Amino acid sequence: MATATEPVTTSAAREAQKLFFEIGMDHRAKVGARLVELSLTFVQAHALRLLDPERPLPMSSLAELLFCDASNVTGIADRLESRGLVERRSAEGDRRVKVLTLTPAGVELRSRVLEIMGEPPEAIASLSPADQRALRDILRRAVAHLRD
Amino acid sequence: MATATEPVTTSAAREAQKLFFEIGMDHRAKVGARLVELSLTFVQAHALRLLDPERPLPMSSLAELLFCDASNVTGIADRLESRGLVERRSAEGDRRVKVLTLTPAGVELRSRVLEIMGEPPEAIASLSPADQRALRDILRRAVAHLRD
DNA sequence: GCAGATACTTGATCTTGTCAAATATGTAGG
DNA sequence: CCTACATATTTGACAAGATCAAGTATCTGC
Repeated sequence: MATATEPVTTSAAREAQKLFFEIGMDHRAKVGARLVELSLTFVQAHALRLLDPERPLPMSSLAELLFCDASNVTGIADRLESRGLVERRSAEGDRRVKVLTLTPAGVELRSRVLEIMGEPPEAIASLSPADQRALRDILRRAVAHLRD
Repeated sequence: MATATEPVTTSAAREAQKLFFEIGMDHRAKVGARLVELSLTFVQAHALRLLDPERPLPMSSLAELLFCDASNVTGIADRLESRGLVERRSAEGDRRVKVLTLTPAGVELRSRVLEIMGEPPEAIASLSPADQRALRDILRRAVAHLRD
């Protein structure tokens, strides 16, 4: 890690983390409730979100993005495929690799998922516009550190 | 909801949400990995966290805090109880109610869970102290709105 | 062409989650 | 007191998500 400043766990960071977690859990529950209407689980919705129609993903890449075992992705893909949302296509050049591609129905449903999951949690939505921008800027910096 | 300003979903809020989600997912995976060392699942750890040794909770209250069905809590409590981390005690005054109480082993393990889950995600930890404080302050306001 | 690596699938097993039905207990009215 | 209804938890059935170990297909390098 080539961070110029050594990360220090301040009490502000710990409190921020606690609040962060609380907002996240609350939001996850609310998102889950709306996803039920699409007959999607949270994981399925997250997978759809990751499957950009422009850039289909090998199953192994999806496993990495989901932080889970490849064998788990088999089941998730099975269920999405059985609903006609994705297709498995053998990658050209390497027939071991199965590339997951959204079907038209998948693209359509994904856009609704993006709508639901992109909606900010109530806690964030109710901040003043200035706070929202400040929050965005801080989080941009936070994520930038992640990708160093 | 007695908010003076009507919540508006600005593009800043949506981008903040996206970053927020990304940090949260990353953190959850990392926390999960550390919890494996304690032989705890994320849900079990979260439940332990909610069980303040000072204020034992009826199972129904825990179900609410976990945003899940009461019957689910039965299983979670079973597994924690079988490891000697919690006890079910009938509430005085209403024998239908079972109050979950941490055992000494539960108290001990809970403190390690608090340590692990209270640790801020790398993304937050690597922010400057000023950003950490600013983030904490904004999130405080966000959560305050939630509880109006 | 063979040995070993890689991508995915399969089968076993566990935890989480939901629902409907059962049990036990509490409360209100008659 | 007894009945009817409400509430807290449990049980059983079942599906999804997760991990692990073993199997199959395909690739790559010697």
